[in-house]
Amino acid sequence: MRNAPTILHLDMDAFYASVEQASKPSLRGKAVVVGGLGPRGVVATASYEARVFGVHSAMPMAQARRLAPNAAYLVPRFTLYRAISEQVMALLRELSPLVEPLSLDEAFVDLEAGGTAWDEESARVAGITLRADIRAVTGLTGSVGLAASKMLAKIASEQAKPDGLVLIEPGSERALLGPMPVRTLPGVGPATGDHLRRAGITTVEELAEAGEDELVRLLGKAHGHALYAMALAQDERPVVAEREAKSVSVEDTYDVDIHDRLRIGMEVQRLADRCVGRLRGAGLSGRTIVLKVRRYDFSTLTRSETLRGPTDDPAVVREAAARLLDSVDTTGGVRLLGVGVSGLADYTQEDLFAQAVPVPVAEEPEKGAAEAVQDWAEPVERHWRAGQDVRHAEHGHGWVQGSGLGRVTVRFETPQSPPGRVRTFFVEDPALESADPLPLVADSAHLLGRPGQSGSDRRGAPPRTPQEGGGGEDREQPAAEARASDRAQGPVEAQASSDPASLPKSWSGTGGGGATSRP
DNA sequence: TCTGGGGTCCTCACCCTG
DNA sequence: TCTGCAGGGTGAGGACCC
Repeated sequence: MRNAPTILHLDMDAFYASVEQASKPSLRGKAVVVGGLGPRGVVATASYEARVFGVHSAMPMAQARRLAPNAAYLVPRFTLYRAISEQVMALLRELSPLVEPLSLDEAFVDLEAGGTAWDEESARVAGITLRADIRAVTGLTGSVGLAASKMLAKIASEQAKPDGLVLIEPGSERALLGPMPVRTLPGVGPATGDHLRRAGITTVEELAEAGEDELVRLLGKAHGHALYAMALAQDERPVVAEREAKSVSVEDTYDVDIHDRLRIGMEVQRLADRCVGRLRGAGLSGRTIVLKVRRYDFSTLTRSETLRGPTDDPAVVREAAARLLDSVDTTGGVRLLGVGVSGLADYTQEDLFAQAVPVPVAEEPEKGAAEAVQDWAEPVERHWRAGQDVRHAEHGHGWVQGSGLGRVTVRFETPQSPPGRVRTFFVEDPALESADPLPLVADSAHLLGRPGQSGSDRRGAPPRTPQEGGGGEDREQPAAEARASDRAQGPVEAQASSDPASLPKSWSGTGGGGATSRP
């Protein structure tokens, strides 16, 4: 492990929900839940206001609705999140060429490799500047962890949440980790945590005391060795900028279990096509075809078949998937089907599959089909989704609060406007059309792509105190405070003033009073 | 009205081959 | 020809992550 805390981990705060709050002024300071809105949806992200009610990621949406009935429930808009993520990643790449994105809202940066930081002080300055830049460019907040290894930097950013910075000083690692629960360590999930608890190990210190041999006995070779090293705060994993995909897969969970074998077969063919579309989109082929079936009782089966050579031929993948399906008992119904391809290569062996009947594959859209359905592309049947951006010929830009019973309710506001008014239209209203999302920060584009000039420098904003993070007292709240008076004209009143009978059935709204979404 | 989607990595069992 | 063994490939499932 290096001596200086020059590994930076950035974690954007409640990313999807924060983006929605930034683009919809009436949702700021309110409970916002982003995720699948179907009967089997789960929470992708909950705003901090929603977390107060116990709502968290991966929770079934139905449970979230019980806990926070007055929160705003929105479908994810991945294209927008990706665009904002790109802005953030561009800022990270100004710090170092070694940036390892973990997801849209998380990344490691090796500051030393970029020459940005070489000791504790320079690392802290880089972290503070980065947070200011992110706020200037995106209007969002991110938490930064700085440490001498990836594991510790990630733990630090977790401690810094929300909207803070924590630096773990070299030499203090073991004392800091010791009392923490084993679940703090990456790779220790519910099952391993339970396993260790039954063995009387609940803290990192106890993990280290147990010894390497005991951990290998309990958890197996790879996991045991890795966990023991982490318990000693040893983590030599480098920041890796480029990672090659190992597999490509698509899967769908159905609102209602499918029983009809014919329909199941057709769905598998459809998924195979989508998977091949993704594969081809990435310029890849693969050798192993995997079928995934989750049955009515949530038991999950996988069946796989390895071909003689890699393929991106839809007919070959379809046929393999169909063969695999033949070996699965679907009695009782299935709730999820998936098709994947692994053993990836960037070439094919066409001649090996000459036996397959050529079948045209539908060109895969730029994004996944499920995503496309959820995103803001022009609806085919004037179907308006909660959260979708729209434009009205007379009232301008707004977003869909909900729709149903032939009506759609729209709130007219923009990221830079005060909370707007709500109006209800017929879904077929020709004056209403879908729209692209607006930038969260006016003129943010010009702030990007100017290496050597940080956002805070440009704005002359004072760097934040090096002690930020953990305390919370220096967290910036002025925007929220300034908006307190706005809430009086927010969705609560707007909705209350509407005719309740005309409100769409599906809109759960942000109503119920500010107190319900902000304790 | 329980439990998404897209991944990675690991372990174990089994079979085949030398 | 038979047996035992090691190692690689394959298939299935579990755990974990965001």
